[in-house]
Amino acid sequence: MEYNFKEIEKKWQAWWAENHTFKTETDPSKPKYYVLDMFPYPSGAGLHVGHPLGYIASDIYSRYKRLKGFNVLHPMGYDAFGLPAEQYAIQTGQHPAITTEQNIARYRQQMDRIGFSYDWSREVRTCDPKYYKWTQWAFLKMFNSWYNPETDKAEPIDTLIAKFKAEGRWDGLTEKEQSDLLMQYRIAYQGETAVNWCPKLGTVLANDEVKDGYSVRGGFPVEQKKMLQWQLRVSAYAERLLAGLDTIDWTDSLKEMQRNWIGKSQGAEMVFKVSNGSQEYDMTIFTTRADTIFGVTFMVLAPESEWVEKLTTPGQKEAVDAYLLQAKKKTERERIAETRKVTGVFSGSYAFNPLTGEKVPVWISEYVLAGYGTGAIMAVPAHDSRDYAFAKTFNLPIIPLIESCDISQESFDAKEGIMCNSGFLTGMSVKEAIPAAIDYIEEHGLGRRKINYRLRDAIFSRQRYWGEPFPIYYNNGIATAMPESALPLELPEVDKFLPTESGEPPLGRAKGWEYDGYPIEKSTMPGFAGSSAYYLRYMDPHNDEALVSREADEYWRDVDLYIGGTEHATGHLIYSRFWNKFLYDLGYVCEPEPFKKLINQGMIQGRSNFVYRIVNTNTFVSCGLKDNYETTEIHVLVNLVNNDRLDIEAFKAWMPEYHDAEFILENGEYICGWAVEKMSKSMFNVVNPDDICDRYGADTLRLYEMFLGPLEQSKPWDTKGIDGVHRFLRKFWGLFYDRDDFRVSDEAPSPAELKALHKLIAKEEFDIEHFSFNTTVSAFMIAVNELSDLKCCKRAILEPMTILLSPFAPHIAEELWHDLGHSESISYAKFPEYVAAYTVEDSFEYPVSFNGKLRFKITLSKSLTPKEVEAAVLADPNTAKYLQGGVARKVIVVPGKIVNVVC
RNA sequence: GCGGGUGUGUUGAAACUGGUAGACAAGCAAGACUUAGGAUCUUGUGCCUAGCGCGUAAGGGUUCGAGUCCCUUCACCCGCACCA
Repeated sequence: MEYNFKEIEKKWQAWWAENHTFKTETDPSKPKYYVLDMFPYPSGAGLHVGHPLGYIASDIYSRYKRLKGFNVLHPMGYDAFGLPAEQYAIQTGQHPAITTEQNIARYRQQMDRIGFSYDWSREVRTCDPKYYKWTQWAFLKMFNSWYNPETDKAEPIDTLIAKFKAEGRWDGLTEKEQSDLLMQYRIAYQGETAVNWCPKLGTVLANDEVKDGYSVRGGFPVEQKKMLQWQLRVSAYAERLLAGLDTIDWTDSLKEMQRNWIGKSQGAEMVFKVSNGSQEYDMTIFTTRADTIFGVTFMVLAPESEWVEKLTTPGQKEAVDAYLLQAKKKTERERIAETRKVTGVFSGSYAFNPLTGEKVPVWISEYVLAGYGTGAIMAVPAHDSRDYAFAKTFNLPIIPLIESCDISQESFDAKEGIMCNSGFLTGMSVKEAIPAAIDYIEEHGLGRRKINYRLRDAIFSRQRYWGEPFPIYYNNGIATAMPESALPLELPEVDKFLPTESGEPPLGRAKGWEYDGYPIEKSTMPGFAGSSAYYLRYMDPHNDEALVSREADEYWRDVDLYIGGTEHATGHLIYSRFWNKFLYDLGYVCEPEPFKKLINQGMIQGRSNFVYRIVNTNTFVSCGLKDNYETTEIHVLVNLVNNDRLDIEAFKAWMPEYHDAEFILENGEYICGWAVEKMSKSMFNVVNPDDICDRYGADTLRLYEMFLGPLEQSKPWDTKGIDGVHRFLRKFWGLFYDRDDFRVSDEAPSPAELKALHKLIAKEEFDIEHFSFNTTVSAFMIAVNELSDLKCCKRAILEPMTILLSPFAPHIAEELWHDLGHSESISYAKFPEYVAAYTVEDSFEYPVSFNGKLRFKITLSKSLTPKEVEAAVLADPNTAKYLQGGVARKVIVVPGKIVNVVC
């Protein structure tokens, strides 16, 4: 019987579905293991061969853990709200729900062909009202909570009201005043803020949805605009988000990215007296270099700072206004493009150094950001490169504060050296001077220690249709929460998916978009809303009473292994951690961190192929000869090429214009050129997993994607070598079948056969635990080659081999498993029970070297002490040969490793 | 600029806490069986002046012994970027 993968795969996929093989139940008698993939946004293009890489890895690990006796939760769902479906709806009028439904169906079909072991009964879709009820619920909880700095956690807003009452700050306020007051504390709050506004999309975007001044989705220009927006007080969690990183098993680079994003910096706030000639104020600035206070030669304000108005003198008003206007007109993009250009204007006012009393000018410049610190800085040009550039441009004085530093060409930014020109700090090292300066400032009431974070609150409103509606209505302009009983607040129908004529979001078109006669909020929630807590919903997906029941949460707790792309490092992975910590504070979940271990799978790039047409002809020249002609490089559909050799007939049939093409060959073949590029339709390099399944089968696809290289590395898709993997599966099949005869026998295995099996077991367990799936596949190939040479067809060997292979190639394993006489799925096999009692001999090969040169090996018991090993080596007849009559000066024994004899 | 990472044959890549570098594949070459083969099987395949020689981006160090540890330099990739 031949290995007929098509039939086998179809048969078992249907069987798994029918028997609900992968359905998971909460089962406290077994240890749990939760393996999660980042759920996909179902785009119209379908899956290409790169998407399943992480899914295959997580599936292998899930199946492996199941064989090891764990109760594995391995669910899948769809991040189904999003811009592309809405854009498509605007263009075609087709409701995004329909587009999304179709795309999901296609994704599902493609995933099913690969044979994943998802428990589809737990599927979630973020656009399903039964699901987004809980997104809205969490929002209500955030609206009705505040962050208590004393307990360092979120608490119900009632505790804050009680506090205000006790302090006498509540009674007597109007309803509006009370609302405004609470708004400053709520975790989900409404506030005026500068946002990334994308006019083309008609909506605001989060920072991670903008790249280089263009929207990530669509690539439209983005500008800064001040708007009233819903926001989440993520910044309140900055310290805990930072500290939590030390408790989780993520890669260093990813943790570092999050640390940078949170951007903790320790320094001091300092108060400077400022005067515009007629009035004096106290202005607070933030600095990390309090030690450089004696080198302050000017101050700088952000153009958006509220100080600008107060400190602009009548004489400078015209110049300042002109500068502000010009700064405002610039888009974010232009600001970035002009990063190196120094601009600014003098305000007319002066500040007074709190330590020296010296009078320094106050300037306004774009290089100071309104959103960080206090939006105002003290400038120390000698020791800050930005201040230095500014001082040089506007001819401001530069005072060096560190002995013998050279500041003629550039500033000296390093925090090292001995202070000079610095009053009481002179003579100290910089490291001593920083705390000393802050201590002095605190003692004299000039300022205080302060920690600043770069992390900003998350903007939570989007002016578009295809997202979760806010369960908020406006009672005389006061934002009011709906009761939980009103959830889910379902997305209403609209006639068009565009903003209204008056510039309102699309929900402004919905008829009767009211609650109790009051208008409902018209913006919707952003993409990350639905993806922030989906891992919790999988634990208990059909619960109408709670996001997740206490029982389910206490059993499944957190995600043990999370696999997904690195592109979510500062978006989803921060928001999700924040969301989880918030629910943790209120007691709805029992783990402070949602994702214990995280692996970023690499991207699979496309490998494009080219043909070379000689200009003005229809003749194509093979790659190796192309330099002899003037040619045009043309992308060719990769399916027409095998190992860079063009299938000429298929190429001619591909497009009418190539019908009569002629070819200049080398060695009788047409060799194509190639390049690694992003996988995309326009480059004809998209490889569809369905095609691979047709040609080689899902098991080969799975094995090959793993064999391609380390999981975390990006690599181009290249079908070179897929035959080798396919051959391996056929060889494995051949151990069971000789032509049509199933030849597996119950004969006792030989030591050589057992050794081959157990070598594989040892390697496999170690490698899978380290996610080194490429070497695991290699180990399999070695074992099968060895058993093939031994002509082994014994049950005691092949049965455990089949179980071991099942995570990687589940279809063929299932088929052979049933051929071996089992009626249950191989997924229910308990691997340890099938491992024969075979212990690797308790001996070890010690390599023996002389003066570091390896000479021979000696086999000794592992349990010997170093002294005994030494004696055995010296007594060995080989030793005499290398000592050449001399004496060993020293014998170094590294237990379990090597013996080195120094002569 | 700052932070993280990588550098090994013709190619994808192995090498667990330092211990015979290049496993396993791909490619290439030769051979076998074949009417034929992009099928199957066998063998060979780091480099050269062929020594028991040289080789893991380059140079230096620690060690009996370094792809692995330390320092310097170079190249590439990723992330952040006027964050005071």
